[in-house]
Formats: sequence, C-alpha cells, structure tokens
Amino acid sequence: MPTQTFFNLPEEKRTRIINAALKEFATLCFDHASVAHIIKMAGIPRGSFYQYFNDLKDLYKFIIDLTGERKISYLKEHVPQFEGKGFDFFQTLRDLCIAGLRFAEENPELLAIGNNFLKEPNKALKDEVMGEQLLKAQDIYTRMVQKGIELGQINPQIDPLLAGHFLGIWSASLSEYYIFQLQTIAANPSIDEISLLKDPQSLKHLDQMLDLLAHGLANKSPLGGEHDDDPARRQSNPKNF
Amino acid sequence: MPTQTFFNLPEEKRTRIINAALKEFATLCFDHASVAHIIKMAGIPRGSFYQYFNDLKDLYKFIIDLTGERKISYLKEHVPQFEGKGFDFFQTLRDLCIAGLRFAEENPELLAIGNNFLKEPNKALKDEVMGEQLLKAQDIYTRMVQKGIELGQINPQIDPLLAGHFLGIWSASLSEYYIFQLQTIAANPSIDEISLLKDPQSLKHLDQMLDLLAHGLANKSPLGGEHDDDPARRQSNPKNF
Amino acid sequence: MPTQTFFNLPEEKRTRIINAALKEFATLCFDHASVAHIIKMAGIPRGSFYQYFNDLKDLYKFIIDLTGERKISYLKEHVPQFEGKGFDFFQTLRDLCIAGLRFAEENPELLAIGNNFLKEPNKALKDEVMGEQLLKAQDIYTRMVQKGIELGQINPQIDPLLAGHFLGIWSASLSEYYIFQLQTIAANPSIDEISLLKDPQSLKHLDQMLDLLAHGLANKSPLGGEHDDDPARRQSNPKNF
Amino acid sequence: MPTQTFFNLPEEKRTRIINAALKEFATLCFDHASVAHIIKMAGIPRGSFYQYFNDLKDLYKFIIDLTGERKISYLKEHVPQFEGKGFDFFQTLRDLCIAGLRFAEENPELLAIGNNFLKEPNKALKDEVMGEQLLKAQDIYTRMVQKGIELGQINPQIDPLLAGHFLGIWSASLSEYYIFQLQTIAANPSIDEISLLKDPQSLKHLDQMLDLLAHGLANKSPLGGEHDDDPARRQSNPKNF
DNA sequence: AATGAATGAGAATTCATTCAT
DNA sequence: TATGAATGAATTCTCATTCAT
Repeated sequence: MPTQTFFNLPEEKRTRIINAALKEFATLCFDHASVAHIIKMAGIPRGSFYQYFNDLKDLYKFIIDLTGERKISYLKEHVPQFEGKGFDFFQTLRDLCIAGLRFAEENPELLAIGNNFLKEPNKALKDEVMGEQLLKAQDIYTRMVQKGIELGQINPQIDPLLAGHFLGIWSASLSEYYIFQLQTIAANPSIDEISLLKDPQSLKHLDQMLDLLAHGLANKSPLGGEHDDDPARRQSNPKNF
Repeated sequence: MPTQTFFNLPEEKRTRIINAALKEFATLCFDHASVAHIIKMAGIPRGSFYQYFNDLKDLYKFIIDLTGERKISYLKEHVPQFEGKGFDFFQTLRDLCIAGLRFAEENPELLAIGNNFLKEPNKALKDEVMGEQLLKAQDIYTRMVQKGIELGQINPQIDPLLAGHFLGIWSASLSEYYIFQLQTIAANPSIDEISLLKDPQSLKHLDQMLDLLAHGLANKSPLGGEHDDDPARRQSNPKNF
Repeated sequence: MPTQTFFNLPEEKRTRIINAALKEFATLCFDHASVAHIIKMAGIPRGSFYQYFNDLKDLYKFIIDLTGERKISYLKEHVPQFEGKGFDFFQTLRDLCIAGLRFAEENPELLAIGNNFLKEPNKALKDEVMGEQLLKAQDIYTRMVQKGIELGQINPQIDPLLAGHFLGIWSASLSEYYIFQLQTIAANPSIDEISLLKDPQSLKHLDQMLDLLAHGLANKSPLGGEHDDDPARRQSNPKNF
Repeated sequence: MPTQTFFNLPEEKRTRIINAALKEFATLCFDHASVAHIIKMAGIPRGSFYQYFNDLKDLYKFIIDLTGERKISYLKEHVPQFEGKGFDFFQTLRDLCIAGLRFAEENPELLAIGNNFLKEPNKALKDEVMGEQLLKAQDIYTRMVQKGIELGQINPQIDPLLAGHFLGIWSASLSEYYIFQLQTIAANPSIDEISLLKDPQSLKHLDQMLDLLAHGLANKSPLGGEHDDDPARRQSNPKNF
C-alpha cells in the first residue's frame, strides 16, 4: 500500500502521479515499467516516489486494485440486474459485455492495464496482486451459471465450474478482439473518435459470439445430420494413438 | 535469421546452442532472456554469439519458428485427416487437442516457449516474429470451420473468421489448463510420470469442453422453456444504452 | 550537545527519544544508525529531530556520554572502596570487574553501545566524542596502579602509565569474553535468564585472568628454570634485524 | 573469489586494481568502501569491476586473504623458530612482535586493513571472510602457550585457551599502539622516516609490556607482603554481592 | 572464425537535511 | 515550536554490444 504521505498529498499532485502510473502500466508490462519514466511524467523528484511507495510493486498493486475497483463499480452501476432479481443469463451477459465495452472505450488505459496484467508472466507477482482482489472474474461467471441453471436457462447437465472456465475464455477472446479493434482505430488517424458501440459491426460480432456461446458450433439442421460427439464412442477409435 | 556461420557449425555445437536457447526461452520471456545465460549454458564465448546471430531477437525469431515447425509437423504426422478426406470437424478437433497435449507432454519446453510467446506483451516484437510464420494456428482453425460448414457439420450461420479466432483462444486456454496440471504433477513427487493422456479425468474435461463448444450453454429442454436469445430482440431493451 | 528545546521536552517524550537512541546504537554502529529508525521508534516527526539535535553525531555524543556516566556512577555506587581507604588493588579490581559484569547484565544495551564505540573505525569521530569524556578508563587504572604501588601491592619497578595501558587491554579482553558468553546465551533459547554472575565458570575465568595479571605467564617453578627475559640481553641477538 | 577474467588481466592492470583496493580498505571499513572510489583510483570502467568481482565483498575477501597470506609468509620468513625447534616462548613472542612491527612499517596499508577487519562490526561478514582463512592468530598463540607449558617456560596452571585469547588482544593492542605512533610521526613533517625499530623508546615499551605479561603486576618483594589473591578466599567476602 | 575483455548507459533505492506551513 | 513533505546526490549492480587480438 502507498504510504500515508501519499494520501496526504494535495489531490492535484496525487492525480498527476496516478495518471502517470496508469499511462506507464498501460504502455508497458510491470517488468518494463520504470520508476524513472513515472517520476518524469508526474514531475516529482526521485526521492518523493520512495516516500509515497515502497517500490514499484507497491504502486503496481495499488494501480491494479484501482483498475479492478473502477471496473467493478462501473459494472455494478450499469448492469443493475447483475446481483438483483429478474435475472436473465444471456441478457445479463450481453449487458455485461456491452458495459465492459463501454468501460473500455471510456478508460482505454485501464483496459490495457488489465490486459497486461492478465498476460503477466511472473506468476508469483500475479498471485500476490491477485490475492488481494476478492472477486475474480471466473468466480462471478461460475455463480452466474449456477443461477442460470436454477432458473432453467442453462443446461443443467453442465458443470458450473467448467462452464465458468469456458466463459472466462470466451470473454477474454471477446475483449482481445475489441482491443485489437481499438488499437486499429487508434493507429488510424483518419478515423476519429468513432465509438465501437455505435458501430453495428461490433454489436453484430458480440451477438454472434453470444450465439456461439448459447448454441455451440454444431449444425442442428436435420439435413446436415448432427455429428455424434459422444465422448465414449470417440475413444473407441484407436488409430490415432 | 542466423548467419551462415551458424549453419556451418558442427552439428553438435549447433545443437548445444539451440538447446540452451530452448531452455532459456522456455524459462523466461523474451525480455528477461539474457545472452549471458545462453552462452553460459551453451558453453560458447560471448563474441561467437554475435557472430551467429545479429542479436537476441534474431535467435528468438529462429527459435519461435523452430517451435512452430516442430509442432506443425508433429500434428501433421499424428492427425492424418487434418488435411485429408473423410474430415469430421469435432473428431479432428479432438484429435488435434489430444495430439497437442501429447506433444506438450513430450516437449514441455516447446510448449512453454509457445505459451510465453502468446503472452508476449511487446506487440511490435510479436508481429515481427509472427509475420515470418507462414501459418498461424488461427488460420488453420478458420479453414477447419469453413470445411465443417461445407460438410454440413458446422452451423452455416457462423462467421468462420470469428469462430477461428475464438477457437484459437479456446485451444490456447485448454493447453494452459493442462500445463497447469502438468506443473502440479511435476511439483508433487508422489505422482511420478503419470501421463495426462492416461488419466481419464483429463479426457473427460476435454470432452466436456468440446461439448460446450459444440452445443453451447443454453438449456434446450422444453420444460425449462428455452431462452429467447435472438440477438435482434435483445437490442429492444433500450435502458442500458 | 542537544538543544535546550530537547531538555525542555516533557520527561516522557525525552525518555522515549533516549530509549530509541539507546536501542539504535546498541544494534548498529554509528555509521549504520539512521535518523529514520530512531524517529520511527521514538514516534516523533522528522523535523523535530533536527530541532533537538544538530545531526546524528550530536545525538551520538550525547548517548555515549550518558552511557559513560551511568557506568561510572554505577561503579562508584557498587565499589565503595574505589576511592576510599583500605584500598586493596587486586580486590578492588576484582570488585570492579564483577560490578562491571553485573552492570552489563543489567544494561545490555549500554554494554553494546560501549562496545560498538570501542570498535568505531572512524578515528576522528572517536576522538571527538572521547575528547568530551572527562575520565577515561585508562586514567582510572593508572591512578589505581599508583595507589597500589604506594601501598606496596604493585611492583614499584613498573611504570604506572604503561601498566594502565596494559590494564586497559586486559579488561577489554575480559569484557570481550563476557560479551561473547552473553551473546551465546542470548542466541540459545534453552538457557533462560541464567546470570553469568551465578555461573561459577565465569568467576573462575575471572580469577584466572586476575592471576595472569598478578603473576604473569612465566613459570616460576625452579624445575622448569625460569626464562631469562632481561630485555637488554635480548637485543644482543642481531640476527632478526 | 575474483573471476578468471581478473586473473587473466595483464599484471600491470591487476596490480593497479589491487593497489586501489588496498588503499580503499586501509582508509575505510568495508561498509564505507565504495566501488566508485576503487574504479576511479584504478582507472577502470564500472562494468569491468563487475566482470572481475561478483561484488565488493568478493574483492574484500580476496584482499583480506592477500593481507593474511602476506603477513604469515613475512612472519615465517623472519621468525624462523616460529615453527621450528629450540623454541623459547618469550623470545619467540618478542621476535613476532618485532617482525609484526617491521611488517607494519613496511606495509602500513596491510596493517590498517587487518586492523579495520578486526574491528569489523558485521559478525556475519567477519565469519564468512574468516572462515576461509585457515589459521587465526589466536590459534597460533594458543599453540605457542601449549608448547611453552610443555617446555616448562609457562606456568602450567594457566589455561592455554584463555591465555591465547588474551595474547590475541594483547598483541592487537600493541600493534594499535604502534600504529598510533606511526601516524603521529607521519603527521609530523619534521620527523622524517624515522623507523620505530631504530627508536630505543619503542623497544623499551615493548619489553616492558612483555615483562608485565611474563611476571604480572604483583609485588613479589617480601617487604610489601604479597597480596593474597587466592580466588577461593576472595569469594568469602560477601559484602559486594 | 574464435575469443573474451572493455564499455558505459541505465536501473532501483537510500538518506540526511532543508524548508514551508 | 511542531510537523512532515521535498529534494537530489550517491550508491550498487546489470547487460547488450563492440572491438582488438
């Protein structure tokens, strides 16, 4: 945690430091972030940095927490049925995705930071930072699936844990797609400030992904003849091993 | 590319260097790999390194290519219908996963390298290295989906590009899950040399993931009343926008 | 010297600062002691420190003086014949040693501080601090020797100054031995609170050292044939020069 | 240990580095020595230092070993009876002292380094460095005392370990006394290059110290009435406890 | 071609002391 | 007088790359 000194700072200065850190961690992963950059951007002396934070990791943890909190509170605000009644699994998921997308558009740096964090190769660091975050995305998905099953919206044969895992992958894939789009837009000066949310293509992509999630890849049309994917039967084919 | 000098080296020495590099990049991501480590492991003088490679990136690209080639040729060898006739999408995908898993078990270093590469945060580097790989996993998946649609095995409504993208991440995540299992096993001395392939639990997990992929999450039972997830209708709820 | 501000401080606060300083200098030598530690332990703000003391050296000198004074007054209290009549050199020395030992046991921090000071490598600092101590141990020894000679207890041939020097070394050796014992005890949790004073081994060691001091190393038994150590004669051996 | 690279260096450069280090460690204790100083004195780049030594401690250990070796070999050369026959305890001790003194005069830096090392407050460091030195001064003294007892030159009642410990401190103190003299001379430009060894006053001081060591302080003359210092009897006086 | 020493910019971190409130 | 934030010089150590032999 930052020191009390940091929290005693005048708002303007504290904001300057936080913004510098956000920029740094959005651009570079933890191991490439540098104190030198940050103090330069924030316009504070070297010594001050260490009066505010034990080290770079201290600041990093603070920033990751901040990022998580901001996203959670954004989602809670924009997806009210998230924890309430009248829950509809796919509608909620769609709302979550759209809110997430909007959040990403409004806070591209936070998105980038979250993404860098997910890719963080240093497991120890990741765990240390994660350990202090109470709620992980996957857990939320698992709980959503359970609720969906209870309400008869999700196939009750499905293991909620497994489905939570699957959903985690699914949404990571989604956000990677949007990051890519955003970067393409950002890199292209001719497109200026076009919101992905106003782009029907984006929503179409989202709905296709939702459809994929709901009904799978397999063709149900009787004409094609649905594939038999009973796992037990598959194992009977030994020629591949 | 490595210099001609490198390829002129006696096989034994070249292998020593390659193995050292494999070990280094399996352990550390590109930015943490160090020339110092590699030359020490390979037992070659510092100057020689720069006579074989322009710099570390040069070697990295070479190693990534090598890794990709080895995996591709492994898959081609072990999943014959991959490019042949009698194609069955889900069977092929399952075979690919299992072959990938076996490859990972047999070449844990190559797996780790591939995984580190996927997580590489330096986009410029990633693109540069990627650019030189002719065939990306995602492209293969896209083509598989196209074939599946042609043969009536995959829902023709689905955009092959979108599905290919999703499958790429889905399978990477799957292999990450197995790496984690492998590491857990490796860390536990009481379990010795048990192959994941012989563990029915592992295959069950794989088959469940394939099932989700094929049929989705939604409950089809008429009792529960299938959720109406027509995308067009969803958009009718304006309160979130 | 500390500022008047310091002496005006409420007793409780002044004590807190002194105790923090005692702890710091008992643990670390002057060059490793840090203002940061001390203000943290004492719970005073950084700025206050510099309002009480010019710098760390100022505090250090104060603490060293304090240490010396406390020891002197302890000895005066517990070794009454120290300055009085009925003086017996060896008995007094023994009493001094035992009182010193007891003082050390009762004030391990002061002992450690004194010891750190003796080892202080910065000569300039040492002299500066020493210069302000009125009475050095060696002077006391010299005066004791003079008295011993007057009373026929010490060999009158001996130069009191030289003997004082010798006694200084002798007692340093003794105290080093006891510090070592104390540290051994402190490091060994199974021995708890056993006083060195109650350990007959310790007293035996002291008495052997006193014997060494009184009679020297040389063997007086006629059988061994006492060594001729007349200095004048030694110089006649030129081969070493 | 320094790296092979260091030993491969041209003699001239290696000597420059060693001399710079000798100067540094003679002037400052380990914790105040600085790589910056040393590389400046030696005229080598920062990076080179770390190609020769792991860190400052590595160099320090090397220098301490060097110092010890040089002194030991000097003493072996100049005090032949040190390990040979015809051993005479006090004569040998005197020769050792004089040789040590001469060594100190010829190598004031080595003397200062040894002295700084003896005062080193960091016990862990001291042990680590010491651990690699085979023969400690104190052990030598203990063995000398044992020999002296065997040959009837030393009072057999004396515990050799105790006496060895005492002799270690005694001789260190002696050399410290002479360092002080040397420094006084060095600081006084009017006295130029007068060897302490040619100063009869110095030898007189040494011989007096040896005399005290051999015969103790006590007055043996029957007139004075020798003090009764039987330890058992001393304890009968309870008033001090 | 092989070798391995030379280089110096750049990273993090510490700390005594000053100064504005 | 009390306070605690500001400061920046000084420290160690790393490492990719070059260059002379």
